[in-house]
Amino acid sequence: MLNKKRKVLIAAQHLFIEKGFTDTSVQDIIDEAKISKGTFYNYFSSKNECVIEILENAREETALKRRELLVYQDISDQRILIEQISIRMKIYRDRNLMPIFVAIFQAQDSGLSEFIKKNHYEEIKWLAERLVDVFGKQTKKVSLDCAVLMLGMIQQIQHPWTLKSKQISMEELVGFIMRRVESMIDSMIDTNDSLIDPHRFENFYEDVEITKKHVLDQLKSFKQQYLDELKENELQHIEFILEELSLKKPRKYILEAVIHSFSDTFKKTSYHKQLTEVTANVWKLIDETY
Amino acid sequence: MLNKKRKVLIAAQHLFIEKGFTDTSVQDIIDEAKISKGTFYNYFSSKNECVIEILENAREETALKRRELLVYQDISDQRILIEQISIRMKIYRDRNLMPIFVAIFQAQDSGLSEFIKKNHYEEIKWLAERLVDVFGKQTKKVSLDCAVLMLGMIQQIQHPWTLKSKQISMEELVGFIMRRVESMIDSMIDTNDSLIDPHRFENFYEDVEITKKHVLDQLKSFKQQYLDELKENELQHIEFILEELSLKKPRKYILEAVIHSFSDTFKKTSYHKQLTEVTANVWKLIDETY
DNA sequence: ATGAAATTATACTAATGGTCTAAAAGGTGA
DNA sequence: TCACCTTTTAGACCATTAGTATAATTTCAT
Repeated sequence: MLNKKRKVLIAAQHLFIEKGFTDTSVQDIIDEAKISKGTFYNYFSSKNECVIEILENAREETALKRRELLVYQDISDQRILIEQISIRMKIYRDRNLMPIFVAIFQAQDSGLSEFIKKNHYEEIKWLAERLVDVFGKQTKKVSLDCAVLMLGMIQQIQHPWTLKSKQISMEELVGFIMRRVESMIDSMIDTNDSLIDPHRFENFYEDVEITKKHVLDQLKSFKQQYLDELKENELQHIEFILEELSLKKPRKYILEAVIHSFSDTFKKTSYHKQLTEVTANVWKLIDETY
Repeated sequence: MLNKKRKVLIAAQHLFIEKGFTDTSVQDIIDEAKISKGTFYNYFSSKNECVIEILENAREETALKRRELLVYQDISDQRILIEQISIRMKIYRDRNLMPIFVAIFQAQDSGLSEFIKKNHYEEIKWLAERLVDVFGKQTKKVSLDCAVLMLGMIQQIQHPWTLKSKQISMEELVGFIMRRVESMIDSMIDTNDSLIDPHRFENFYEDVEITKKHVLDQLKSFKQQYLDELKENELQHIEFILEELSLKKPRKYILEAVIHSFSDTFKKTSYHKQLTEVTANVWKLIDETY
């Protein structure tokens, strides 16, 4: 019943809007959706998983609307960019998602913070590209800086206490910031005054630090999730990797060998996709650390 | 033993730096400081109170160093402003306080969020004034906007994922932002393009919304704190106000009458100062809501 | 109708922030 | 030294929370 899952998501969304993420307990969601705890944890492995889906919905909706806005339009039209930016701000504002976004910067929950980092990174890249669309190719070498600064300004000036009084539309607000960007963009290009190295940024997401704890957690939860379906030898593989990784100095080459055969073993299973993600991270961890 | 309190604060600070605020439990602090739970709650009425003191220390230290930097110096020297701004960023970075600051924007804990809002507000006001020092009087009408935007840019560009690679000093970073502000300030003045109404902002802090819950908490904790010293009739006053406020529709005029006599009663007590704060808030709440 | 999957109710665990208490330790003035 | 007062301690205790576990029941496709 995807219906039921939707029901849960709607209930959760509703509560998050009303009381905020941290002040909404799983129990609250369960009560609101009139389902049982078991059902909730059948759909989501944690409260964070649940909020991730809500964030993901918001992201998709934003992307869709943004795309629609550009159909048959001039990509260099500044007003459209302003609208595109505003859309995201409005969606996040209306759904009370900002606090989650901000608050999680610090949280070290692997899944959620990973998701949010990626999201933010994509937003910066998107905005940088659009700025080039609007302000011309010569903008390229400073577009990432501008994107980052712009998002910072928007976020800050949106705080209720700075505005509060004036009733001002999101478009006006973004427009205001856009004029600021416009007036600083030339001097940046002229003086070649840029902080962010585009090349470095390009590969940024791949370079997110992968911690041992993160990988261990991922692997453990994978094991947990498919405990029943796993065959004996597959389980042994996982167990071994867990043990070896937990050592102070995992033996790199042994690990590599085991993971190699391990990945092969799973090629045709239903959980193959999820597994490749995990193993990819194990690989990266090994490469980076040892 | 103020010594012991210091010990606790140092332990807490240490743990916050290492694991962050949310991931440090009161128990952790207690263990680290080698004191008992009772002692901790003797000094701080809550975990938040504890972190507030740490934040306050950081604030004071920042203010002090900033003042020192300006002694016998030209207030219009841009480099000094850059250093002054950097000081705060460095202190907050080193003590891992940023996450607290950011995360609490959403928290509705009265004390902590109140403190942080006030702090942030003071920072904006300070920076706006200093920008006028540096860029001249004609900057005044856009200085608040610039201050807000500047803080937003700094905060955003500090994120580890945007920089990460380059080793860059805080001063360079702030200098970079300062050049951006410099290049947008003129057009703002010329076009009179400003969002923040200075007058409104001036009174901002007084206008922070006062919730019923907040006032109730404040009153309860006051009662708790002075339970032994309070006389019977004083206690009755407090009890009554608590009860009445808890009703769906408190009777405004009765409350006013009681609070009036209540305030008089305490005129000469040792806790008079704290009480006036509480009653002032009760007044405001009544005025605003009923 | 049957058997598998989804769902329920509910009990449970572990961690957390915070309260409370009775006893011990420490310091101070007489 | 004694009496008295404050601080400190250890630990029991409470409520809330995320998340697990399980046995019973409902749903639903074949």
